[in-house]
Amino acid sequence: MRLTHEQFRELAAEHGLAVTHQRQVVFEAVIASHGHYSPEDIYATVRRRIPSISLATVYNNLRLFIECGLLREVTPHASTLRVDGNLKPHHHLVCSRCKSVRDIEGEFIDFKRLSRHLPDGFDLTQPLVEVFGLCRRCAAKK
Amino acid sequence: MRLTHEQFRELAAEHGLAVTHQRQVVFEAVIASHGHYSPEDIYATVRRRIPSISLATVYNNLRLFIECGLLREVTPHASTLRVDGNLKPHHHLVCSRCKSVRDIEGEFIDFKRLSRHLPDGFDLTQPLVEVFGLCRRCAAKK
DNA sequence: TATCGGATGAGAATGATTATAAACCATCCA
DNA sequence: TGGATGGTTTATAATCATTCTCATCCGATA
Repeated sequence: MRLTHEQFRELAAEHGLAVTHQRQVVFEAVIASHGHYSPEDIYATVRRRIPSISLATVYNNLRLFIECGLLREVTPHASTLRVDGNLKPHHHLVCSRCKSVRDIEGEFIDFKRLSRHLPDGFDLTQPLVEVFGLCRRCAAKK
Repeated sequence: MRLTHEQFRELAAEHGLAVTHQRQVVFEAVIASHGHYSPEDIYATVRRRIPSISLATVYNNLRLFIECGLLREVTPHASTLRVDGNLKPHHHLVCSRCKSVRDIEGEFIDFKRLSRHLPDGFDLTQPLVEVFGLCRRCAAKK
């Protein structure tokens, strides 16, 4: 699906973003590509339409889009490795904004239902579930 | 809780790891610290007991422990930003080994139960759940 | 004791991302 | 028209986490 200029204009206006050519092309590239792509991937795609675009522009605009909620980040963790010595089965509650992680107990996953939606061969023998939201502090700020 | 040398020795033997002083101290530092710490954090802790230890050693051993299953990685995503243009509510299925991400549909979360375990003030208005396991290809390799 | 292989330490190299600063461009007002 | 303004883009430098390299070390074994 290709967004019309009008549609992007509206979205941008809603979120207080200026409409530039680069911005529009980056956004379209993400929407058009089903999947979960990296800034480099998107840079490569966008360059076919704007050969002079800078990688920094792609980064800038992706960040903006994520902050506005126009896009979702698929890697909503702290940018550095974190390690967990707790080997008992438990799940994580992650704040999408500040990236803090808390342990969470409880049986709230319906594995029977879940397994119906699993692709063939996916191994869930040691399931780890992470639930993302906003922690109290970040929710208050907003 | 502090592991005895004996306990670590056993664990290491089970996983075919040589027992070294550094290895033991790094492992103890992770186990003793409840929380989700970065290699730098652990380096700082371990240095109090082994001032000459190298950051690379901490990284090496954390990697080893994770590969053996002695520790769990709390950031099991690709190391670069990934972006998702699909704004419809959906969840993710992530392979802990190759880091691939697939969308998954279906209502398999019992939000009523989940909310009982949420800390006060945690905002779940746009819940995103990620379920980790091994994709078919990685499960086969193992 | 001599040898061997894996482990360690120091620092260089890499790769992703961010910061900086100059150039650019549309818009607003004189 | 024309100049000031403010946000955007570009190129590049800087930063940060992580990995690599390689010389050295250590411990087990012959």
